[in-house]
Amino acid sequence: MSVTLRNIAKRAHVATSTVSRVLNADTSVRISEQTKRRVRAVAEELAYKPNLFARGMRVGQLPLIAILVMCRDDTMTTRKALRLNSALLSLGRQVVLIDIADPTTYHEFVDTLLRTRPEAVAIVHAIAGHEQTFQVCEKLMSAGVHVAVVDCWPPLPEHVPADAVTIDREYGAYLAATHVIELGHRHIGLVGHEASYGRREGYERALSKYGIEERYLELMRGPDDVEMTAEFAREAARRLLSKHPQITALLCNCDLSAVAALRGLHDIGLQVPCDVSLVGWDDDPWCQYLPTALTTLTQPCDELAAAGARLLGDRLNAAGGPWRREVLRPRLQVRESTAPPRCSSIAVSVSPR
Amino acid sequence: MSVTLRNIAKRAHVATSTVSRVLNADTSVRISEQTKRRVRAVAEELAYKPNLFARGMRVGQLPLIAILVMCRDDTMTTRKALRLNSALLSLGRQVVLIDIADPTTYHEFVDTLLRTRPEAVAIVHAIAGHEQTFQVCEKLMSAGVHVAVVDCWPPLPEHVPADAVTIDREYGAYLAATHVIELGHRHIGLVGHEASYGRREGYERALSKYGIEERYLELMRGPDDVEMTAEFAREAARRLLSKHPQITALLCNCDLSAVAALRGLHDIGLQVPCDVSLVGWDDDPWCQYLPTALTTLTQPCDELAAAGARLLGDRLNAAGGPWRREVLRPRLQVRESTAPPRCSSIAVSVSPR
DNA sequence: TTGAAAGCGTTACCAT
DNA sequence: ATGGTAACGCTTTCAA
Repeated sequence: MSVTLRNIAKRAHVATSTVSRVLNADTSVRISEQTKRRVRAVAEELAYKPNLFARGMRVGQLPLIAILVMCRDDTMTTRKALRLNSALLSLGRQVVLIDIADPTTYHEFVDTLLRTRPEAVAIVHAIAGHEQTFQVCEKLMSAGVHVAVVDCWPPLPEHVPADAVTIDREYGAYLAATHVIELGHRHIGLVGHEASYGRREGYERALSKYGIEERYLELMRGPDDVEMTAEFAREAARRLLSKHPQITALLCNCDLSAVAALRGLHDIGLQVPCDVSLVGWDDDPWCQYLPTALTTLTQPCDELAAAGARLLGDRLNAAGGPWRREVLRPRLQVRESTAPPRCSSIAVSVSPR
Repeated sequence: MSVTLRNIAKRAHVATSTVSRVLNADTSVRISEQTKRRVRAVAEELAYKPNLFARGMRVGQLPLIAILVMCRDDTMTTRKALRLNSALLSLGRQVVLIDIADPTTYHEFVDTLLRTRPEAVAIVHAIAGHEQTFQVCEKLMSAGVHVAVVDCWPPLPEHVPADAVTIDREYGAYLAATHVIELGHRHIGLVGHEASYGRREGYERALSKYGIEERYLELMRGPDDVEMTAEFAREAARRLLSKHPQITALLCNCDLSAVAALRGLHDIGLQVPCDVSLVGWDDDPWCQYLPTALTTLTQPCDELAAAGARLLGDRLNAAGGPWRREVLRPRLQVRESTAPPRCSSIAVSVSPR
């Protein structure tokens, strides 16, 4: 079997308790340098690895950080979770990803997770079902587990017992809208999912600021499924521009929706960006390779992950204080899908078509 | 604290050993129905959940299945892992994903994982560094952990102590090549990564079968990074068609590479599919929305996941026998990016440009 | 500064 | 058919 404390104790001619103290760098007692050295040498020699179960039984937790996430087929959510995974590794615990494959049994996933008593849990993209998110935070906290919510919209309320960092959807939409407004557009559509709340507000804010009255909204109801929203976007673009031919710019909730919208525009004979400018969201690797490279909003995934790791790291180092809230901003990435309205084809010669 | 066996024993007026026997449905001893009922009632009432550490210490394992995967930014690998995750849930264990964020410390990840003594491990996309994969399988097996390798190319050798299911790259490439050959193409290029071995063989097989002698290869060396390969594909397409203008079809190693190649073709004034037909690989959700929807190979991710779960499930049910090997085939998904060579623009009127 | 021993919640063995 | 108890490997209290 594997090496135990007793094995070490025997070979080093000390008691198991001494070995435990040395290897755990117990500061409450002073141990002679000589003993320390001997114990450490033997432990090294035998390649001792503490039995996690035995230790867990005593200490009541595992040196484990779990990332709770509902990936579905959403590549951005998945990417955020994976980046967080990498960032958390620096905290010196085992990191595991738990994908809530079935949202209806969210609580069961949490209960199962809780039985392994992780030190900390990070919840990624807690956007769907807020009430549930709060309950989960409560449950984890009261089980003595540190919790960080990484990306959540609307932002986590102050009273929820968890640290949080999120990306500002409202600002992103404001940025996108401002971009096309400054290009000269006045009739601007918003396509996406109803649950992307902040986007609508950001869009409103920008338009209001420039004294634009017209609003063109196509917001899908129902489950926030990436591929369904994309299909919706295709129809929506078609519908929107058939009904309101004066529209010259479209803001979409994600890049996939944006290409789908572009496809919808092609269906009715409209070109991007000549006839309609298009803005995506996410900066998916695909964007730059599209025949008309997509102007989009880059989500700062790495910074998000770093912030999440920092928040949890601080708690693990026994930092106290009130729950922290951080907000990150998306960045505008201008490419070829946006141009002044009704631009000549010369103006878009950057696009090699 | 939480409910223990002793709590139940006390309330049910039996010994803890009896409770343990009842709750574990121990068949080696007969227990009176009456006692069983009483014990179960109390356990139910107190919402008893076994302490995983205590049980783990005795039994030596956790009711846990781990998925070992190196996601990087590869959406298909990630998708396979996630689908497998869902499929494994039916086995009634906790399922966790472990992302090997740093390949150079692969073995450390495995060692850490091993300390939690999972019942089974599934390794997804074991394509990079075969020697390492074998070692990991060996290590896990000798620790008494069941192993299934889900998607591995070249296929896992017979002697490696693990069950395996994979997707046939050779056949996929054969399928893609045959498709364009039957459309009338005779000068066909292959673009991708050197490590996608089987693709080259499948391409060769199809061309040979039709008596085509010319080979046009652009295979990238170095790390098999999706985004780097895409960048390479753009250059490669440009290079290939500048040097060999007779080429009329290009097979790419993934969809992202295919759009990148398409971009490269546009750069030098070539149209898809009029001038060049293009085939991708993966059937990414993006494909159908591209201005020219991409013909591609669909990877049967769900079947892959189901097979993986079946393989592991059988082992967990103590099935013996030799290591199993299963192979699944990609399916051709024809869209708009392939057409007869040098087709008139009328023939591609399906593409609204 | 170090050692002995109790106890965490289970399971498994030996009694009865 | 059921009960008592040792043992898993560790941490921690108490004693020396």
